[in-house]
Amino acid sequence: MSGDHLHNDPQIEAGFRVNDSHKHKKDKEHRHKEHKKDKDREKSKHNNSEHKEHSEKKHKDKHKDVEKHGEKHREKDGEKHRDGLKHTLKITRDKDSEKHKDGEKHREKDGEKHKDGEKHKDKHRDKDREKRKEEKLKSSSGSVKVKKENGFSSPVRVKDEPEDGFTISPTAHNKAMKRPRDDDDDYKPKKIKSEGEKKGKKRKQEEEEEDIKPKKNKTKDKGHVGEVKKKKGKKEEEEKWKWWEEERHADGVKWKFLEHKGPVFAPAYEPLPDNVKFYYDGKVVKLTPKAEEVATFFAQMLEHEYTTKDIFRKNFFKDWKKEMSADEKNMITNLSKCDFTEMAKYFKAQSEARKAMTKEEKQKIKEENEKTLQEYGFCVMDNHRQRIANFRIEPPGLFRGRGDHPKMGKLKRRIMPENIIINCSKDSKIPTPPAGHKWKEVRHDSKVTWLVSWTENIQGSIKYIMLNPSSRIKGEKDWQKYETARRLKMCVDKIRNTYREDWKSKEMKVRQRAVALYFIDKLALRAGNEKEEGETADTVGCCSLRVEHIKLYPEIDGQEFVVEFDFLGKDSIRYYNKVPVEKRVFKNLQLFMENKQPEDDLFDRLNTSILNKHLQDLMEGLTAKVFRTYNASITLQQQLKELTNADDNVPAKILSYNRANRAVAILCNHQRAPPKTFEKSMMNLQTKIDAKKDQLMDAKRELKSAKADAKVRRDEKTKKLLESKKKAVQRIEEQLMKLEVQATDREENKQIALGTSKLNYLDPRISVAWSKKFGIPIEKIYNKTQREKFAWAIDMADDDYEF
DNA sequence: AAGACTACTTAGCACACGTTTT
DNA sequence: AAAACGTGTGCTAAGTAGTCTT
Repeated sequence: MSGDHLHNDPQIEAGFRVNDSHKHKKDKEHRHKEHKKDKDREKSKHNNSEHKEHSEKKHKDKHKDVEKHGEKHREKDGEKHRDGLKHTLKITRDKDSEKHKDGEKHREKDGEKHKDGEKHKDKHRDKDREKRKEEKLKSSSGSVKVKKENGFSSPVRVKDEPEDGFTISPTAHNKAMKRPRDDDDDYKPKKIKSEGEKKGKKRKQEEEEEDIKPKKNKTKDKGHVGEVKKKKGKKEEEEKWKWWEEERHADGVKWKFLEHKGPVFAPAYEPLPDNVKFYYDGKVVKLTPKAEEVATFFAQMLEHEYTTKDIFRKNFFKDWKKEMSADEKNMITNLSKCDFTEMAKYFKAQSEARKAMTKEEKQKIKEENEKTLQEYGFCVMDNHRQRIANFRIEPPGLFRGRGDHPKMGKLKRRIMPENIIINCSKDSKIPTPPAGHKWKEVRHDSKVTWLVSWTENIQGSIKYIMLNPSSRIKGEKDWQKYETARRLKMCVDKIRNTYREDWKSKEMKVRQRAVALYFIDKLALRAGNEKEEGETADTVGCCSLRVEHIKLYPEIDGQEFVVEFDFLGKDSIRYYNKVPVEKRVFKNLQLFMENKQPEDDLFDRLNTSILNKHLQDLMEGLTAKVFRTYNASITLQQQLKELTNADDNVPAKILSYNRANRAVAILCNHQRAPPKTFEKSMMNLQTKIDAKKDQLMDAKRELKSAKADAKVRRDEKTKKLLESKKKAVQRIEEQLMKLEVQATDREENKQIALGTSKLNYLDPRISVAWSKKFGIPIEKIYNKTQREKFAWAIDMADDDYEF
């Protein structure tokens, strides 16, 4: 009954299961068939009391030392149980094992470096901390700032003492926020407020703020056109509508008024010129327009390795045939006999031509784009003109899934007005469909945020047109997300204690839930919904982990109870990590794996909805993904505290920021393929650095001689010269330093993508507070789009904001 | 409890674009 | 002026999670 044999299974040992799609398929088929059986078997097994007793006994044995062990860990654990942080990185979308190996090597280096980085910060840490403490005392004892929090959530269920003065009593914010904005308000399209007529209110100690807020310029309406050209002269405001200072809509209502112009459709297909031929089996064939269009999709991808893949070709050919006339269908029976090269050449030429266009032509196109943007890129939602995120309908083409996708190559069909559902206010001007067409439906549902939707034909899922991240409706939600994460902060200790207790539960389901939650918390894994088999790439998250995805080592590399994770997560990005876990977790995992096949679910009694239901009971609004947000944000905050050195210059501080950001990206496993030009650009930088070093040497030499000179003849002129030489050396040193910092940053960032965490997981107020505190211009942290998205945070966070 | 359906967030990548270097 | 470079944006796939039905 030991299940030991599983550990020796060569398939697991190999680890790169995913690389071989054929084997993979077999695995799947196998799994498919076996799955039900297994599940049933498991079920009856677990239900039977004998088994329960057995497992319980097993656990009792170890009770005591687990307890001790656990206790020890606990202390360190608090906020910074982030050993997962160091986890290793490897880029790989299944594909080639080459890359796997590569990644392995790099990762060691990376690990080293991070440690270094962590060390050098220590020096100043203590000093800093003290200062901070003082500041905090000052601010918290003085005026109790009543900061407005967005009261999306009702009071915390699990209350733990707020650890710092900064929290707002739930009741307070309730009062402030509860009031539904305007029951009565009938929603006529009132005049559109041009952003910015809001009162300034709040805001106290301004010192560093003043440079960020040249309040005055009343905003022009429309904000745009004239604005864009204005150079970046510091503030590119557009004083914006401060929705965050207004009250929210009542429950569930997303808007009162919504008007827009509908989507922009993909341009109609333009048949190829007659001189561009397609050959089948060596002979010219003139395709019907429908078939030709689909053929061009394939031709355009000819360069891509997709087109060499079996599944891709198979799917494509099948869908292509559906578009062919009867004659074509009869004649064209073998994709390999199709010659698309002339088409491909034609498209290449086209794109060359586009590049070679004159300035004027390019300018004209740009203007046209701007015009469509102005016309279709905005909607009016509740009196404000708001930017739409994706107002263009996705054009037809061949579906490219990520990773080993069973549907790659299928035809993504052209979306017509007849497929489109419009959502807007009853009393708005309803968008007009293109001439000769009509919408599938026009509805007026103010409980949702989308303007347009359609059903896509690959997965049958619904696609939406929604607003830009800078819009109120997205911003509020984003803000709310971080508030939920902050509430988790208050009760996370309690929750951790709870799941530790649950490791001992006699109910299998509870144990599995507790272990899964531990992973989600400690390693920031995704929840792991189940997916339909064969419909998508085979990827997993926490709840959907299979036995084959982990390996247990009672002891390895001098560590006890190590779990090795190796699986493909979202977007088929590989997650590889070796983590020591607590003994009780380890034992539980052994238990969960007993008598299972590699392709069986590790947590067979658990799924995301069970888990989330449980979380809901622990804290209102808590779901698995909140842990990711929480751990990411808290990690940033803590890393910033540790890494930032108040005496550093700006570039060095930014390096610290990026390192903190990087710690989060590593935690969340946000990887990227190293840029194709990485090596080269690295070398370029190095050359620059070398040049700068030479320059510095020269400057130093000159300084020396100037010094000597100054000693001998002590006239004004030489003195001045000396001064200027000194300055020169200093300046060059600074430049050199800047370059070196840049090099470090880039190297460390080779296969880590900071963007995703910055955009989706890090409470922007942490960054804003940091930048204010250390006098770093916010532009160095957030680019323009990011500043737009986080306008609410930039406006409201002071330098003492605590997540 | 499972499954269908819906809404919304999170994700990496290609490539256009503006800027810097030659 | 052209080439090289790096960044930001657009695109859309792929997740999470809720609700409603059976």
